[in-house]
Amino acid sequence: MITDHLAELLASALTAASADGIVSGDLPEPFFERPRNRQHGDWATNVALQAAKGGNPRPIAEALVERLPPSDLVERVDVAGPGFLNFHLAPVWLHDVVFRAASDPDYGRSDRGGGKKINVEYVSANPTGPMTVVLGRHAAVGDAISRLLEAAGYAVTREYYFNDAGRQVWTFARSVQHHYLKHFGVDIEFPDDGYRGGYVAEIAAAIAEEHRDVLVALPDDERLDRIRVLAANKMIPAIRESLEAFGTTFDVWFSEARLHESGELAESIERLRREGLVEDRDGAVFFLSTRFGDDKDRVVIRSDGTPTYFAADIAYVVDKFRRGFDHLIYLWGADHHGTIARFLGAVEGLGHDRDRVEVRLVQIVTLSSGGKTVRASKRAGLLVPLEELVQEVGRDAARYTFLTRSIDVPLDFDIELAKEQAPENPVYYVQYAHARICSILRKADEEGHSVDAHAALVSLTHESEDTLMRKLASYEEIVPDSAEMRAPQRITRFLEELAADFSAFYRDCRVITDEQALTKARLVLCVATKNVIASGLGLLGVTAPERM
RNA sequence: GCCCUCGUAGCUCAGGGGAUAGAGCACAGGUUUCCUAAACCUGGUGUCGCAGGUUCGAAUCCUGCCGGGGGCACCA
Repeated sequence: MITDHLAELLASALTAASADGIVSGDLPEPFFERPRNRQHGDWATNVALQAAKGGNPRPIAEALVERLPPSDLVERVDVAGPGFLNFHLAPVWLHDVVFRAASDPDYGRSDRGGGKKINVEYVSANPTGPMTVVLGRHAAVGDAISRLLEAAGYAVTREYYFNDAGRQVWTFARSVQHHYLKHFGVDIEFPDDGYRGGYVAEIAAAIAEEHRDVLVALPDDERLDRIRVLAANKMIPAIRESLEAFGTTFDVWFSEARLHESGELAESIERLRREGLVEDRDGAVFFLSTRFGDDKDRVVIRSDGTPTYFAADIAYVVDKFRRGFDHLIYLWGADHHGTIARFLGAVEGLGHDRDRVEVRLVQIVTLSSGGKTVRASKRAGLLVPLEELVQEVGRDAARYTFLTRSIDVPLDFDIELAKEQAPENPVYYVQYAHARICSILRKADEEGHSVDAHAALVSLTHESEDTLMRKLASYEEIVPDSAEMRAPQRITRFLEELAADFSAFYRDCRVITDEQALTKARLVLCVATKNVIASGLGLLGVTAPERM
């Protein structure tokens, strides 16, 4: 990558300047950034400012320029402002980027991650209800982050953890049981904290149809357990199908019940006990999370002998580490933030490096309809199924919208507005640019112009062409940066800028003309832009249509 | 009360130490014998919540305060 080359040149100049006594002490890390202002060159560095340490940075900057080794790629280097070094690169550099973007399907991908194994766990909703719009954000974000990490050279495992053993599932089972028994004229009270959505009765009806009344006569415990399993076995495939329809697939579906049945849960608690990190109190077992900065110690085994969700979390992280991951990413709902301290405490207590466990909170999606805010609650039955949203606004628009904002900020999804604004949505703007390029390429093909990726690009001198080429060049930095920051919204931003730059080019520069060399060069630029748009949209899980 | 998070244009937001802080929407007007008008052009607004601090330099990092949201269970 170009910055590596520039960093080498700069490091050489720094060493020489140090030998000449112009800079002293530790040499600053060579670092480049893209200046906002074009007059400030293609790449700029502030090392002179850093090296000055309170002194005057400009003489240092000038000394560094004098000591820079020559390079074919660097046209000139200016000292500007307080002491920036502004690198103006030779056109060859830009032409090489465009050539690669046009011909290399892996343009933008890198090996920054060095093949490190990362586990990304997201959505992980209880199998107690269908996929909702709220979970759609998790799905879109987790999927995009996974794709970004892959593009940045990590080996990613996407994982879905479903709680088929916890208290919520039993509550769900009791809710289903109510409807099931009612079906056969047995009236029992609906649980206070039960699930009220219409799908609960539907599942009960399906069970009633498949199993008739054979469950009615069973002892209460056995019947409820059977219903729990049957209901979960209906919900999980439904969730999986919704996610697949949304374009999200997982490598691993991990059952919480497995952690109980395999003995891993008991084993993990035992491990903490050997370390002296759990204590029996009032008949319950507490993990001493206060030793790791938590507010209070937390129960892992209740006084009735049942393990908490937290206990399963502990066993689960042990299992993940056992599977050899270098790094674990958890995408949790913001409402789980109170559990992070105890969780990371347990990670540390188990002897793992807590820096290898990264919990990211995804802020809530507030739903509104016609300007009126609706709080979605699974148990209250106020659900907006993801499938409904996809039907209304389209999969691409839904995914894209989820990825326009940082995960740290609540997302207000107005369903009415999303429907109305569908044609105005920026996703269409980006897709349209892609479709338009395809149209140009079709036309060029009809008129007998072949695309030659090796075409000389020296004739691309218009300002709009220059701007577009530079935008394409920045993609190589944007992708790994977005991956490191877990920030897919950087990609959506980039795509909108790229589409805008292409539109300006389209306005100013006619592609298909009588001038052979110019036409050939512009066709290469078109192909490069098309590829990068398709690649960027691909990172978001959004399609790049050839016609619109 | 304690913890986390957010506060940037009328609205929704981007901006992870740099030079003159940006986009979309909304609003007003204009552009089509021309490779897709789902497009383009023109018009303009910011005490970057407030106050300190660190730094050559702060919307960005630190501290405090104010305001919105979330969390503080033997729920998840």
